[in-house]
Amino acid sequence: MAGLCCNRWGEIGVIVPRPTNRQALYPRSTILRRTVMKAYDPGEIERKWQARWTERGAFSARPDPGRERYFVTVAWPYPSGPMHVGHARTYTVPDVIARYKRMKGHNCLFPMGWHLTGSPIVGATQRIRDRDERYLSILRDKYGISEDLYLTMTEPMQFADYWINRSRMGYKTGMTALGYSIDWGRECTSLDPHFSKMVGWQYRTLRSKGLVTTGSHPVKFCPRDNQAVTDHDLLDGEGVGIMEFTLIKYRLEGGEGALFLPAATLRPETVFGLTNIWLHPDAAYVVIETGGERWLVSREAAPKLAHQDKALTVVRETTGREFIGRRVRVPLTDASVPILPATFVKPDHTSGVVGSVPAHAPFDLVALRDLQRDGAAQEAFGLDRSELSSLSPIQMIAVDGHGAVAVDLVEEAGIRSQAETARLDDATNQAYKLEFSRGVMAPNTGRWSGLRVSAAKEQVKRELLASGLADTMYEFSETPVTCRCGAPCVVKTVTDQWFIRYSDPEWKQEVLDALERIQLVPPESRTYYRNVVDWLNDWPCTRRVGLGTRLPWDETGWIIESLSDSTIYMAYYTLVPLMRRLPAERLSDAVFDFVFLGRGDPASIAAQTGLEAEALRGMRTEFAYWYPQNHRVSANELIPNHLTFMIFHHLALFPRPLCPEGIVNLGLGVLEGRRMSSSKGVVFAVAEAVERFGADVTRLYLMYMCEPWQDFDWRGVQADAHRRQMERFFAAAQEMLAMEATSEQPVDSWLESRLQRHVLAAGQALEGFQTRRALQHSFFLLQQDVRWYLRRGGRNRDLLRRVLDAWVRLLAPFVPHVSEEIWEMLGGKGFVSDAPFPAPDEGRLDPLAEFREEYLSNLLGDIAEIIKVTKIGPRRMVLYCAPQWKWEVFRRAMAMARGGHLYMSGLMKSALEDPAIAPHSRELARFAQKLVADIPKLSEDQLAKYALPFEEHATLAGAGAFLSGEFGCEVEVHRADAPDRYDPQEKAGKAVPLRPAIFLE
RNA sequence: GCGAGGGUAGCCAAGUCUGGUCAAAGGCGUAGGACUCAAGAUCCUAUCCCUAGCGGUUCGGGCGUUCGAAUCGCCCCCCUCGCACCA
Repeated sequence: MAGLCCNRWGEIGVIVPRPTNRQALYPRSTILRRTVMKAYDPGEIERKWQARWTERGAFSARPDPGRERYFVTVAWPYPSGPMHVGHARTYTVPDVIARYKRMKGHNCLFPMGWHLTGSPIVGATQRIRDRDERYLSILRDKYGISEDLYLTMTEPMQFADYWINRSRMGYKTGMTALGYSIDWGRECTSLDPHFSKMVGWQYRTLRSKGLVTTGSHPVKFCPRDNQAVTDHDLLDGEGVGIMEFTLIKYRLEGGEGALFLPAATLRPETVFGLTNIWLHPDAAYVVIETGGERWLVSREAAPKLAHQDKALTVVRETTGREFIGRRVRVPLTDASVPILPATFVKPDHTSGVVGSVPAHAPFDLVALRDLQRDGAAQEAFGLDRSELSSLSPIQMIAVDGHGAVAVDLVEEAGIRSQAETARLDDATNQAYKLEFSRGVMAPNTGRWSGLRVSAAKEQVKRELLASGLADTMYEFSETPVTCRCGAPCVVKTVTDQWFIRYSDPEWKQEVLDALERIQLVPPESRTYYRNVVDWLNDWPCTRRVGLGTRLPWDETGWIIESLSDSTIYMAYYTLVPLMRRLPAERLSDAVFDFVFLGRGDPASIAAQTGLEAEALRGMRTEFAYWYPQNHRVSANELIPNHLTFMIFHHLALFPRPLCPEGIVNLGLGVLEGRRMSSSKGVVFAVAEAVERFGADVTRLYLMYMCEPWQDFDWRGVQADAHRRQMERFFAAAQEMLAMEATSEQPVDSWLESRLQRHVLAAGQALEGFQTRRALQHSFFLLQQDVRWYLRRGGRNRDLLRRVLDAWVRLLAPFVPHVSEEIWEMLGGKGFVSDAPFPAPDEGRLDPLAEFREEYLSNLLGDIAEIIKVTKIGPRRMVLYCAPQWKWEVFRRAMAMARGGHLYMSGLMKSALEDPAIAPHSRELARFAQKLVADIPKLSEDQLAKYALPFEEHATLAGAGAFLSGEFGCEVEVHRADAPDRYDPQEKAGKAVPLRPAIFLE
């Protein structure tokens, strides 16, 4: 249908104005009148409104049973550095939503608190005390803190307070500057004694439900400091993982009673393909006694095992050479295999004993071939040549399209010697991946035959461990791992570690069920959550270092780790105002049982604790009113821990309906293409952003650049551009207010209609947290429509005021300060922050008016195109609208299309029946052909539009003055079949319905 | 490897679920013009190729389904993030 009316606006509905303009948008002569315009001064406006909000307590929230509540919380910040624009994005999202909900009439609570527990703050103060120059230089040079000042911040609380309140780059400073509608009356921290009381209740309750247990756990550990270390404490080896190896115990045949060779492997399922054991002939080994057994391990392995909770004594020292040529028994298969020498064996890695599976491990294959070729070595170690040559790979895993995988890979890579370690490492990786993902256990693996390798691995391991044929050993995934003190770290097994039992199947199931009821933004995150719940294991929830709540029943100094103490703090916000007035030490578990669960009798609890029953009832009321949270706002990266933990804990501690109703998962932030990082100084502080752009522009830009869940990239040029956008808007608003003329125009109903569409779209978008889409309509598209309205000659002062009135209310959640300012100019009552969010009035939708403007816009486009191509500066423009008979054919074709039977023959027949059409039979065929080709391609919406009672000639005639003004030439409108038309180039014949012919001269 | 999310014109990004209104919104950048003594700002226009408004070639790559695909299916390539005791 492109030939009839090429539509340029999609659902969003945008008019793309094309022509060269001869008049300014807001012509000074008619609109501006030298009105005294206020320049946009964000600093002044923002201070003014922030002060007024504070003065009136605009955002403090009290329970009000008469109003529907809305409770939104956001991950509390960890104040150990400046608040940057990445944080600003995180906190602006809930603020926008809170402001929107408030305007929708909700009693809205948006609280804030500070996470002080954990190690970074202690770490930072420690570094200040240690005069760590690298860190001090960041404080001094990046964050502009004087030496005098930072040297006073050696206590965690001083340090935190600085980054919350005192620094101009601090969090509360920044949040205030950005105009967040936070109820500061509920400010709290994770170190408040009252908070600790709640956490104590939380952990005792979890424990009583059997969800907290003790067990052993591997951690990075510095033997010199005798302390567990975090990545923060490391000089080398940041991010290095701890891998769990299975030690398969091979029993030495003959002599020495029972001596086991524990070979470490990540692939216990390959035990069926074992052909021999490797020892390094020249490395030092020791015989140790542990758990009533004797083991042969490398000398380096003994202390490692000792750290991993193995009581052991060294019986004697030896070398690998001593055991070469002897034989061991293989568990599960009971085969007898020889011990052979190999130089690739690393004595400082795991146990220093290696099981050889040449069919599936490239190192083993190559080492075996090396040895088989090496007569001298055979001689030297006194190996039986014929037996050695009889050793060949035993394939016990089948992979489609492969033989023994290691054999294939070594062949492909052309590896010749075990000294080619880089290529062997690579081949090993490939073998592991290939077999793990696609391998199946071969028939020679007994009852594991046919199992996928990924499943068999776990099963074989479990079987070996259960029958005492194997043990476990941990090793770093990479070395070295070095403590700040310079000592090499080890893996230590902590044996009295406390865990939260996230592996509990029933608990998991409850979480999975709850997940289906939670509104997730974006919805795609649901599968991610499901997977996390699936593989989540028991979580070590206690630590020895850092700040935090003491594990309530423990005397040994465990504190609750910081991801585990912050799972239900949203409930704490509801209690703060009342609880803060009570002495913390009186907050017994009975208090929380009553407040959270409604258990017990307030009078008797009051009697036991010495608290007022009224205070207890008050807290219960607050909690019951606000909970559950409507939305939790946090970052994508917290899905694998914090957010999922939160669901687990809510389900375990509270009745099911108190689980969060929705979770919003934010994307991460990038600064000019680089990942933001406070420690590397890749940050743009909120303080600077507000200073340079103002709070509103910062918010506008943050909310417009992408939807909340997408990763965003802060770019200075873009922020600059948004500053100009704000200035333009502020000026435009004043111009709209200063408008003098008041007259009704045909375009009025168009602008009304467009406004309704934007109001509708913006509201829908905000319900789904689509801040970008909402702004697209509330700011940019509406602005475009107002421009078009003025360009079309619209001058209705009352209408423009009404539009502006709705406009600032649409924008108030995003740019609250400037919206208040304009609201005040409009004479609005109270704060715009409390004004109702615009509701769409569908009665004001006017599809015909919209279609008319769309038609004109397209016409403008066509004319502009012709001018561009021909470079004609037109003095005269003649438009010919399609003749009646074509319209009649068009209508018939449309009717047939709606009936689903538009065919050439039918259309021709029908058309020729009409005596008004019949005379044009020659042109008819070609026109009908085009209709038959184009109309079926139209969508429902498009068909509906074309069916509107549109008067083409009247529209064109009415737009004559407009077109004349646009192109600075005289404009004539004719019907294409008017006998007296001016048509020197015979253009009129080209006119078709909705697409007039054009002649320029 | 496992898991999740992506690849759209110079950049950001909408559109993909619900195939046709998509040469593909909007913003930015760039260019031209209007306004101005001038600069900035503002406003208008242009920004894949071609062209009296026609048409042509596009939406990571390939194949396919369909009258019709940025949108559906299959295969492949590439990017980002998470994988645990760390906030």
